[in-house]
Amino acid sequence: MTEMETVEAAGPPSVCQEHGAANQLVRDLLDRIGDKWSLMIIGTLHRGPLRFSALQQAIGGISQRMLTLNLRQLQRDGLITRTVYAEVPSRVEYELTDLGHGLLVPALELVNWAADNAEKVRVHREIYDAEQGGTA
Amino acid sequence: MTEMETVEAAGPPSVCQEHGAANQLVRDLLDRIGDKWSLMIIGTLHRGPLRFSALQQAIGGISQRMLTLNLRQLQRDGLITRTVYAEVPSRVEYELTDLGHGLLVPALELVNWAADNAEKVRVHREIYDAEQGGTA
DNA sequence: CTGTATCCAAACGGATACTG
DNA sequence: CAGTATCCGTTTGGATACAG
Repeated sequence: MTEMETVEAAGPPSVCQEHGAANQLVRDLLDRIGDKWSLMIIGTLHRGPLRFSALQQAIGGISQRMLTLNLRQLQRDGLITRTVYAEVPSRVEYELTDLGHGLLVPALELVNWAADNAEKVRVHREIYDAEQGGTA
Repeated sequence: MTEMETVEAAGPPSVCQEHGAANQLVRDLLDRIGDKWSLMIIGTLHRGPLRFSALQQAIGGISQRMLTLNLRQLQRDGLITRTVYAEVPSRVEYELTDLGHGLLVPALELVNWAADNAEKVRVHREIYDAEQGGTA
């Protein structure tokens, strides 16, 4: 809307070239993938709904604060739902939405790539580090 | 090689569950995808080699410092190569390796997903934000 | 041109204590 | 149990100045 930004149209925008407003949202989603917990939360929720404490245990190492913050963010983006059961001990369950499941598809491919190529990367790092210290 | 890590084999690790040492590297790669510039650098390099300044212009908004740091990291991981030409005005070209191109495949799918669903996410956010302020 | 080094502000994230 | 609020250390990243 606003004003089109006078794009240069300098060719095919492979990943993200013109840094417009729409692109910001994409960047935003990507950030969520890369942050410390979001993807792991989504992955853990893949098998089915879980309550707060179960989620925290399943993930392991995440603080209440971070779990809450991430959950809210994910919920806001429509990736998960939050259901409160009016019981004596408070009980809340989180579940992946269709959108959330959809995200998991390409995300998983990336994870698989990372897993498949982890060894190669490690080797490259060793070579690089060796060159920095021993060679000139 | 090393020692196999005595994997628990506790079922299907959807995304990343057992937080072992191998997993750390995967997390590492994912972090790089999620950080502010790496993916954009790789994407920009997709069409072919570019020199430092060209890269900086093409990306737009990245500082010298960040470009250098990210480039080094990418190089260390074997995702890009750095070639120095012994000319009067220093000239360095960066190019994607096969590994780098390989990463771009799943990464692009994620970007596409993000682009395709950006609108949905935006709507969800609006709904969520409205509920927080107006409803109870 | 291509970096490197320093300074500094903001964001991220953990620990803890407290509330409904 | 689920969540919020606060404090605080670590990391990230921009601006700038300087060097090869």
